[in-house]
Amino acid sequence: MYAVTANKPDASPNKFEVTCSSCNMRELCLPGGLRAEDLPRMENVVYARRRLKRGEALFAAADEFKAVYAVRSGFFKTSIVDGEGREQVMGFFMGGELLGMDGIGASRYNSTAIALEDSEVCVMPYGLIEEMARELPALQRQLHAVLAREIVRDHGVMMLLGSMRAEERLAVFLLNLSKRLTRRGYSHSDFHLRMTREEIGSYLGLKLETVSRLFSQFQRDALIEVEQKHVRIVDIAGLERVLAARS
Amino acid sequence: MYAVTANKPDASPNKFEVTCSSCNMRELCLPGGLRAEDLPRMENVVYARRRLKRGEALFAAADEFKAVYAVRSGFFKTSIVDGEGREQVMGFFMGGELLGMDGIGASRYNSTAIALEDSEVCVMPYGLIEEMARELPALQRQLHAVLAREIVRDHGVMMLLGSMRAEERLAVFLLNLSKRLTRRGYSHSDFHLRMTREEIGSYLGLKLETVSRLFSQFQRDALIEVEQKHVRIVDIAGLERVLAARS
DNA sequence: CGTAATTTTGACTCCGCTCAATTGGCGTGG
DNA sequence: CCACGCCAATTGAGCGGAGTCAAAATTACG
Repeated sequence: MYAVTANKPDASPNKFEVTCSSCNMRELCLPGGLRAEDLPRMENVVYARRRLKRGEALFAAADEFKAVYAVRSGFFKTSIVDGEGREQVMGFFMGGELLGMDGIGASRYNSTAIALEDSEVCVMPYGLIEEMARELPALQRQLHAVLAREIVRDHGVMMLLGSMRAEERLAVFLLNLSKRLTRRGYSHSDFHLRMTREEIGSYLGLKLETVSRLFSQFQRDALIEVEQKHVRIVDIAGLERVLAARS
Repeated sequence: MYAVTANKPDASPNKFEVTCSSCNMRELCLPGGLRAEDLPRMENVVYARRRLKRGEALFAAADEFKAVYAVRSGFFKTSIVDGEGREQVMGFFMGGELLGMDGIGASRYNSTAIALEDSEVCVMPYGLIEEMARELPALQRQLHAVLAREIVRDHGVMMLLGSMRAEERLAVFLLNLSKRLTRRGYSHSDFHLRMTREEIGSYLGLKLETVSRLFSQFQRDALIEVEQKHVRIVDIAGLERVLAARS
């Protein structure tokens, strides 16, 4: 019955202490918008948690779709590989963000999700979500909102890939990262990149050498300070100006 | 109460003869997968139809989100315009395909939808869809599937924009159009482009001159025949080989 | 501690963009 | 009905931004 591929059986992980009520990611996550008295019912949907080590796959493209995942801690990338073996990174995901929604329509995931550092996710079997969404209109609304937000996010990436130059793409990338980290209580200016230059390049539609050169260029222009994976944004307004400066 | 922008009031259009049961787009549309006995209930959701003339906007970015639309006949593009005034075409839509889903999360549409020929759409107020989805699990499933399919579609575009060369992009575009037209009973090899070279270019992340040159090149290579907006695919396998030929 | 992976930087190339001129279609109005 | 003007499309010439190839430096990791 359980066709397990990249996934470990979902039944085994620690089922204890799974409380959305006490989770500080709650507002960013699927329970966002639920009233306090409905939260316990939501916890029936959050079936379990699962820990992943760096490099491990949460799910892979073509795996049987069973659940959607919420990042509890850590950092992920999702990507798809086309017939010719070329990888395209679709996105990076951090605490409170949802993974695996591209599997909903079909019975299989469309992309592969890989942990870029040791991470933990909440497992939310899709059947349970569906069921609960029929009973809790607020959850239904939030689910639809999350799906639609993913569409809007993708549109932003399409805009970036379709009509921005290399510098603009990297500026958008850094500003977006900064914004998301801020919402999670981290420094808005000082952070550690979890992904390689090649993964950034794939995401932005650039080659890794170009990404590296742009990092150096931004540093020369006193917009950021880079040392390997550590980035410090020195001049946010300057980065925003990179976007405004349509030659 | 009714903040109408690009939309005419939804109450006015012809409310007669709105039957999903007899619509030949049904299988591709939101009612797809519903059992025959549930279809009449679906018709309560399909509130009305609306006709649009070529060039007219079905909705515009930042308009109040009220409804999702299904294309009954005709052809649309959706696009977003960024702060710098640059337009990015997000997609082209034909019979049975759904428009406006990017507004679900927020209270406003994220993109603008414009008819590229005289068209007709079914108006499906989102509130009604939500309500009905709670009662009809099959509709709920289909709605989620449609949303997820949009995400998967966007991922395909991101792949295209992020890691394909110009020829490959146009080949994918033509093959995709051909496939969708075939499903709707049109010729798979002979069709009329509803959009300009500039719109194709925007969608594919290319300049209009590049699109034009590629059309000419494909014609020289005996893959297609082009005459202005009329395209005839001569060698489908050849177009597919354009993708396979990773230099 | 040694090997592999990642990052940086340089030199050169080439694909797609820019600028420009021309042609062709089509709707409008004289 | 034709002339006009406008918009779309084609094509050419030249340029430039990002890719490719290559080598060195630095770091990560078993």
